[in-house]
Amino acid sequence: MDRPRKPTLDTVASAVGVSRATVSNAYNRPDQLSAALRERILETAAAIGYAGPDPVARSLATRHSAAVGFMLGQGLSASFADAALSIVLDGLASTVDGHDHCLVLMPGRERGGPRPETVARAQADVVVAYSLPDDAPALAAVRARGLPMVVIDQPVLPDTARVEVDDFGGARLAASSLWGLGHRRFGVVTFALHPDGHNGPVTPERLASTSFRVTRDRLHGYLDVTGADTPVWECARSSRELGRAGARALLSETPRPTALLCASDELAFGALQAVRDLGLRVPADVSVVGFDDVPAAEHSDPPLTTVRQPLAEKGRHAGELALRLLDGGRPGEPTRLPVSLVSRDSTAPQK
Amino acid sequence: MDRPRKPTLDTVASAVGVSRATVSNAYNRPDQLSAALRERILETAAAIGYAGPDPVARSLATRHSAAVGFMLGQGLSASFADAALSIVLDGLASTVDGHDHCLVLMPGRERGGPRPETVARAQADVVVAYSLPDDAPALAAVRARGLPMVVIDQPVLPDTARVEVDDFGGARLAASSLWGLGHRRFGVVTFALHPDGHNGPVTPERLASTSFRVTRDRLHGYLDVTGADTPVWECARSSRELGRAGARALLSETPRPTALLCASDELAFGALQAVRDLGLRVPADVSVVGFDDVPAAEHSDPPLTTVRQPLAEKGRHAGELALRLLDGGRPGEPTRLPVSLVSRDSTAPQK
DNA sequence: AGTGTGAACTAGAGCGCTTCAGAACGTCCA
DNA sequence: TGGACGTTCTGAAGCGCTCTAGTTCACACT
Repeated sequence: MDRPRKPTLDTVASAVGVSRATVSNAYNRPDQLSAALRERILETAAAIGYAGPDPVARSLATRHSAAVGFMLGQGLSASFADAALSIVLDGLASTVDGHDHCLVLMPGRERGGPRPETVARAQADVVVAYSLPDDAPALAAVRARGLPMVVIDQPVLPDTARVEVDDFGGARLAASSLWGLGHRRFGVVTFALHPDGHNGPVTPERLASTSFRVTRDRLHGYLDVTGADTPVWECARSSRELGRAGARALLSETPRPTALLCASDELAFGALQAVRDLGLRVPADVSVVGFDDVPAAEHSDPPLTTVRQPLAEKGRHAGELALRLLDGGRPGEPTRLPVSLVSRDSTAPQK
Repeated sequence: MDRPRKPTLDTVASAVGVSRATVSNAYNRPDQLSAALRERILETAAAIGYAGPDPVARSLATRHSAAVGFMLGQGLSASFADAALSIVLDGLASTVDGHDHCLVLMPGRERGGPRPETVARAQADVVVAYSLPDDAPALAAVRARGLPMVVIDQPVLPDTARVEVDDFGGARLAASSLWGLGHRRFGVVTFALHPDGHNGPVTPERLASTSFRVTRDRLHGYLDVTGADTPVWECARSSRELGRAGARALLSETPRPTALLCASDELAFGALQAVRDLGLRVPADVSVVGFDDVPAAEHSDPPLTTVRQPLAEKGRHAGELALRLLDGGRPGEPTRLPVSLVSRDSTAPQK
């Protein structure tokens, strides 16, 4: 039951016969004491089972917690299913982890982002937000706490670092290429415009009030080329299954689109499947383009034409920004990473 | 530059003209003060920009941090690429988050688990370990800190809660079924036996010293039925690509195996591809079985026969265990979740 | 002998919060 | 009228650590 209380710095200090400060130095500033004493302290600590300074107490004293928070738009499994997110997160983790920082994940609630309470309790001294709705309460919660923040794919907030990608331009690029190939009848498969789980055709009103910046930009990029009356199908999540269903719906319209523009590769993979489902062929009968260029895009059947954005780079950069903010750096200008069109075999001229 | 210091409990207390304790109560024990006063406190707090008690200070005072740590065997992107892990993690997150706890991720270093320093600094009051090498230093680091721990798919450690699955039995189940279908020539594709990045055939010595419990059990389950001389190919990670390469290698041997036993679905998907690569058909020429039953198994081509383990359940249960340990509960007996064979179309009788 | 110097170590004041044992003040009932 | 009780609020002792501004001391230099 009442086993011996956990040892603290004091325990060690008095065991060795030195002051608490010295023990602290043994861990944090080896140059402040003689090597011999340090050795003795560490040994004694090990002997009495002291595992080093308590991280919480240390954080309180130093006023930072060596952790960066990451706010997700959706729940964890949904997030992990998203290859693009995983790559971004990994890029972020690699920079952050190299600096001995932990990653505190704040999973979102049905696409709306984390609950404000979650944010309020999270121990992190900088947080990065990824593709939340523009009006997510979590965003306000972070600001209320006065934590520095870096947003990825999000509208600018005052005093916030930001990394972004030219989603609009990328989408235009893809659509223009198709247009150049002679396509005139398009269909667009997009992921969520609102965090309400809607699946189905998109009305103009819904389009006008889109709460995800990324969705909005990609969509507008496509429609800018194809025309505002292009049919758009919304999927609640960026999943292959939903993309398949959406594409199937679009392809059943008359006249049938000759090209499908998808807001993500994942949706595009579903579209590929849908085309096959209907006994048609890609790209002979229908061209399909994706967005992101996840690794699988290269290996799909057929390999996917898609808009490449530097995902890992995005994460890494966000990590660096976060680290810089931690050092008291200023947010600075938003970084805009380049996009490019990767032409593979899922697109062909429309005869 | 020197903007006003961040407000604290005291700031609010003196602004309202009450004691600090009362303000604290306003946040943590509404029943301890009159509704009117509480209202006034909260209003004032909002007015001066106080976002609620500092989580770190609160943690120090209460001696718990409302976070559960999660130790990964590998880096984040590798982890996220693993569908099974994602599901487990999501199950865990859902129970944990429901109780207002955060998830602190500790990414591993090349399959060996997180660095001990990472563990030492992580602010969590219980940690769950997932499929680390049996001798991971991170495990020792957790014990050194005296943190309660729940391990998933890991050998028992004293004083540790545990959830596991009958990997050996499950593997036997799959192998026996194939045996029953008349197969006599097998090949096994497995993921890492050691955290050293090895890809290639497995020697008996290597097999004998396997440092991942899961790998060991599944392998032994297969070999128990097929015989110890069955060729085994090891992949450094559980990826489709590596599985494909491994399967291709096994299928090039003479006599060619008629059935491929894979340690994971991901590897099995690669094997499916490999069979096609060689111009053979599944299951007519070669039967393939996986392990895990991730959602994609149902939709592969052909749908995969695999050993089903309740992944989400595993995560949820681990979360509950973690929460219970937090409440001072005892670890209790390891929970063993059931496995079953899901027969789909990737297996057929050997004529 | 006197002084300057640097290395080695320490005292003590926080960091921002929780919590427990009261104090103060009604209220209610016998 | 008085005491028993409840409610509402306060004082102060921590939680375990870091860090600044020292103090001590040995040694070298003049």
